Amino acid sequence: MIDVRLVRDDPDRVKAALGRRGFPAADVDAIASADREHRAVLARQESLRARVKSLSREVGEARRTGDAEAAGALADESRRVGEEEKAAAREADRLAADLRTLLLLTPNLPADDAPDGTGAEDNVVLRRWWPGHDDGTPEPAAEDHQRVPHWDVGSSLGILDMAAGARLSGSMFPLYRGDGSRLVRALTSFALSRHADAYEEIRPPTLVLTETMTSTGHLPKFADEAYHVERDDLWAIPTAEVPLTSMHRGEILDEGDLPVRLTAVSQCFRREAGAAGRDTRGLLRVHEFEKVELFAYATPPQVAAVHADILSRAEGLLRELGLPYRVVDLCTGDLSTSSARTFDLEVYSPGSDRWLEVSSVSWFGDYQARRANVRYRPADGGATAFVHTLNGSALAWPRIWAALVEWGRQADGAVRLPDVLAPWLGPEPSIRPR
RNA sequence: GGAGGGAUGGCAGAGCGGACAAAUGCGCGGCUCUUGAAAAGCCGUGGGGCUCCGGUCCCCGUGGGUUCGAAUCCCACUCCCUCCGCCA
Repeated sequence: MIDVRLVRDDPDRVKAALGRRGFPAADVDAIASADREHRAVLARQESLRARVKSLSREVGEARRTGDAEAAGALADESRRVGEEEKAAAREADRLAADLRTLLLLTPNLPADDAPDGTGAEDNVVLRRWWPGHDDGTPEPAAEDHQRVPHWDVGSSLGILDMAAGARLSGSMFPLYRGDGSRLVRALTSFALSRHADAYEEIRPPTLVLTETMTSTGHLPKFADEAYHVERDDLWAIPTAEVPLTSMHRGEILDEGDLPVRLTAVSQCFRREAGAAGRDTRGLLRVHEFEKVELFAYATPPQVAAVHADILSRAEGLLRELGLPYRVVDLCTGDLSTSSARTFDLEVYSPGSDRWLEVSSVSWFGDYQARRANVRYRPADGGATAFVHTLNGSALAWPRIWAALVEWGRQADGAVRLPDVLAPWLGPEPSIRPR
C-alpha cells in the first residue's frame, strides 16, 4: 500500500507516477478527499473524547470531596458528550475503512527508471545469454531433434503424464513420473544448495490466512486468482513470497540484522482464471507447481545490491543449467500491482519456439511492508521506518523442466541433462526410453 | 474435539474500576567516580495517528459490551502452556 501522506502532500507526483502505469488521476483525487474527510471527523471525535476524559476526572474529584450533586451533573454532561463521541467514532471508523479499501486497491508507484509502456510489448530486453556464446558470436539455432515440444518428449519417455494429472485434479495439474519426478526433486536440491551461503532456508506453510495474502497485494484485488479453502478460510499460496513477506509481520527489526535474506521451496497454486485454452499445453501454464524463491527484507540503501544479488543468483542457475535466456525489464504497464521494478528471466523453449518466463525478480519498495507492518529501527536510534521487500524466483520448475528436456533431447530420443545435476541424478545424468 | 491455566514494555513481572503509558528488577544508552575496567551512584530508555506544534488521541493478545470513567468488570474469538481424546 502506498503512503497516504504522499497523496496528501504531493498528489500531482502520485498522479504522474501512477499515470505511467495507467492508473486514473481521478482515483488519486478520491483517495485525497477520503483522507481529508476522515481526518476532519477524527479530529472532532478526539476532542469529544478529550472532553469525556476530563469530565470523568472531575466526577472523581467531586465524589472525593463529597459533592454528590456536582458529581451527578458532571456525569450527566459526560454521558451526553460520550454519546456524541460514539457517533463520531463510528463515522470515523467507517471513513477509515473506506480509505483503506481505496489504498489497498491502489498499485505501487513504479520506480523512476522502470521503462514506460502500456503492456508486455513495451518491455525492454536488456540482454540475452546463450551457452558458450555470451561473447557476442551468433547464437546457434536448435537442432531439429531439439524442436520437439516437452509434452511429446515427456509422454514418449513416460516422465510426464498430463492425462493422469487431469484424472486426479483436472487439467493443468501435471503428474511427473520416474526420472521426470526425480528431475524436479534434483532441481530443488540444486537450487537450495546454491543459496545456502547467504540465504536462510525456510519451509513455510502452504495454506495461509487472508491477512497474509493481503500483505503481499494478492488480496483483495486478485481473489479470483487464488484457491480458497472456505471451510477454514485459508488460501493456497501462489508463491512462497506470500508467507515470507509475513514472516516478520508486525515486527520491528534491528537495522543491524538487515538485510534478512531467505530462501524457500514451496508448492505454488494458481487458478489461472481465464487463461484456459491459451498457451496452456503441457507445462507452459499449470495450476500447481514447485518453485524455489529468494526473498529479502532490506533498508533502502541496501536495495540496489540485494536486487542485483537475487537477479544474478537466478541468472547463475540458468547458466549452470546451460539454458539460453534473456533478461526483460518490465515496463510500467506490465508491472505487477505491488512491484516498483521487475526483471523477468525468460528461457528459450525450442520445442514450442517461445520464450518462457521462469523467474520474476522484483523490488516492492515499502509497499508490501506497509501492508504487513514490518519495520526496522535505525542503528543511530532514529524513528522506525518500513523495510523494503524484494524477491525473485530461483527458479520455477515446470518451464525449466520443459526447456531442459527439449534442449537435452538427443537424435536418438534420449534426454541428456546438465552435469551440475549429477550429485542428485548420478554421473552423466540422462533419461532414456523405458 | 474436551477440561483447566495463561497473554501487560527488549526480557521478567506488579497492577484487578478513578491522575496508569503503566511499579519494581534485569537489559540497554549517557554521565559521575577510576590510570583503565568492574563495582557503586545519578539520569534516561515502547509504538503509532492527527496537529492551528500549544497540544491531543489511540495501543496492556484481538473484537465487542457495561460504566461519567476500563489494563482492571462482562461476552466472543485467537494464540500459548498442562492434561484427556484423536492422529502422520
